[in-house]
Amino acid sequence: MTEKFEKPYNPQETEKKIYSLWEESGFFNPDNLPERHKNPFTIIMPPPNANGSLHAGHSLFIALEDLMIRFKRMQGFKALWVPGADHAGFETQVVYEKKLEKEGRSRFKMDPKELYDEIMQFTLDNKSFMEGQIRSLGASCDWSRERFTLEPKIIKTVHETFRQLSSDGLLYRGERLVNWCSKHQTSLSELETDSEEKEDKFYTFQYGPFQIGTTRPETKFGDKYVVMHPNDERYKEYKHGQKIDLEWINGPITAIIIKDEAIDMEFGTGAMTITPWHDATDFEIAKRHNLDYEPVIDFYGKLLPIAGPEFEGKNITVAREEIVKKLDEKGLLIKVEENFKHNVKVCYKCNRPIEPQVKSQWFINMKPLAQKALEAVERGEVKFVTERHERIFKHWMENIHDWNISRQIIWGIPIPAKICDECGEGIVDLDDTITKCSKCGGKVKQDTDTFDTWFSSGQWPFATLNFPEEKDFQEFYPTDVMETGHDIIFFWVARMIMFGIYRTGKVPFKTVYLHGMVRDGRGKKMSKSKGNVINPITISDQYGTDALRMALLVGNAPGTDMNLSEDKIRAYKKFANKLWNITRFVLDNTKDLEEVDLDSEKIKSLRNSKPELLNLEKIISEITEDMENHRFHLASEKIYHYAWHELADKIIESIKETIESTETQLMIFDILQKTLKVLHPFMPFITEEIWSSLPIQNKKLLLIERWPQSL
RNA sequence: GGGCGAUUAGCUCAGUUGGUAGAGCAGCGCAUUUACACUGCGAAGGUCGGGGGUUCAAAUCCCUCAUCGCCCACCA
Repeated sequence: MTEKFEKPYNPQETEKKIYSLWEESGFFNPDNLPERHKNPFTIIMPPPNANGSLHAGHSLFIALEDLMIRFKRMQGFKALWVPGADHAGFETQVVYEKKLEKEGRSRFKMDPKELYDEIMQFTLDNKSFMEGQIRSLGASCDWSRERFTLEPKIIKTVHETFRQLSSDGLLYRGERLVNWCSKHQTSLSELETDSEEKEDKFYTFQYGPFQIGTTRPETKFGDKYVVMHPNDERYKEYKHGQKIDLEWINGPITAIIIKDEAIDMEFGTGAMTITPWHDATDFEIAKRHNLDYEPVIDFYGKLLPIAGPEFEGKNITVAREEIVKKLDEKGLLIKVEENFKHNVKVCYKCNRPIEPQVKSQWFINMKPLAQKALEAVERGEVKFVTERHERIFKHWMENIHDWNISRQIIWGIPIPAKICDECGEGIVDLDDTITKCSKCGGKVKQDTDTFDTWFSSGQWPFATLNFPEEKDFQEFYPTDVMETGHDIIFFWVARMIMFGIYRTGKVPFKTVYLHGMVRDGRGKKMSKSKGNVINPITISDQYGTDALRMALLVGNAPGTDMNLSEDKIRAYKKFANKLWNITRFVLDNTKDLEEVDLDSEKIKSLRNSKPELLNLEKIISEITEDMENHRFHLASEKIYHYAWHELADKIIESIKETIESTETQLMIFDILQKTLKVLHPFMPFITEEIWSSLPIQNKKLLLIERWPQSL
């Protein structure tokens, strides 16, 4: 027995060495693979946000994608796994702002360029740190093709898509109601807001002859339209457009009656006043009837001059009670209903209420894009694992809204457009040559906004493969599998399908495999404050990467959240050790064999006669089928069960008597080498390490050995 | 208000096309210095949330109820 087969197995010493061995071999790059690897198999890695270190969710996607890539590589595919890093616009800016806050600084007091450069440095530092972590988890991705979302070539692709959307009439700049976060000082897409059930007071005020209900008295200053349903009998004496003089917060005003079917007659009194600038429903009503609208609250959540000298400049949360008090004193407060439950939109990052604001932004008309994507899915060009997610995807796509892609943050890809000072027109300008407004001839200035980061991520598959000009695109697009978390099915997957088809005419990937969230051993969300975070790097140092990967794979059904406990990881560390000891036994007892020729007639005839080998063949073909059908949670369990409870517990025990015979030795050796091959995509380090010690003729790296598929 | 998922051993979860249930951990008895104590052997433990239906046969398909969870939605 060689010296290195001391017990027990020590992953720390092995893993770094093995990874270098792989990297130096060049086989992560499909162009360097041997002749037999002809047909491409491609996965584009979901680029991790370069704003922190890897968490348990990252280790899951690495385990899954590396599993698929290694399996396909062994099967003889020209396997390409493209790594990358995401600048992660808003996400990273939020992380960096927290850092600034801790240091007593603020982004609003910084020169934009200085801020940008600082975040860039922060991102690049995190990026290289993360690359090391991805390596330590054993990812067999092609580092020579690594991409970053802010590199010039990617930006060029993204800009070109923007231009094309514009010339195809799918892009428009419009004054729309946007989701404004007063803390982060940017607009957000629908997906970037959460809905929270809140209990508030519901006020009823006397508004001329009407009683109107509201939860937001602080928005009522500018309200001069009172709306009711056209069929409401209670108000039939009032005509649409009729003017009424009445007493309001700051004195007498003239209100106008509007009849609109959006009003629910059952709710409250069936009459309400509208604040189009700060409410989506109201905005729709105002647009339908061509009504005036003006802002009441500024971008910082403070009341504007329209509120009158008494209230101007006051924070809305403070002003609310004061306004109610004033209305009460004027005898206009009818009643206050406590504990009124309603849903409030909040910023998904800071949970502060979203203040809708009317703002000029770039919007994409999504319906035509969604239509084509739906058709492609309908035709089966993209398949979802699981089917349930396909339904979820379709439902969202069928009800898609226009997408605001403008963000008022510095950290992102600049929007290549000019905005007219005079008329507000937006003009797409990739080459920075436009100086006059094409509509009114007025002066223009550069749009200072950046793209929603998902606008660029949505183009990732074809952008990373250098669409349209280079050979990678020709060879590897459409890619085979997109593996990512089910939580970003709308944010990312849906947009990739739409943009992929839009730009290239082809779907970006054939299969979408969605994994669930990784929770702690008790099913709780991991969070620093709960102290239940499993750091993959610490874990892999402690138990070995192979153990961590197995713990993430076994029994983890696609699309379902999984619980990861240290106990489970520990169990697979034991398994690694078991495998180690199986090898010790086999090598110790097969010294007669010298260099084994795995293609010899002797072995072939054993494979046709020994029940143990026939049985193994059957199990391998089951596992292969599971692998082909994305049932990794079953495949991993089967090979685990085989190695421990069949090979170790039964076969080895039963041959101890006959181990002197060459035939038995050959058989057990063959079982071991096949088991290692099947285990390799799951537990790459230990299997490669053991493989390096096996006496086999014309041995290659296990990384590129043939998958022992029967048939 | 719509849609979806879950409910299986003490705990956390698997169970591919229906053929009378599995893993990890915990726990019980025994064994053993063994390739492996990061061990082996054995036993125990579940009327697969309740009820109804289809079937020769249901954890698996259908209906219904209950509890929990998630997503989507402009009701002031």
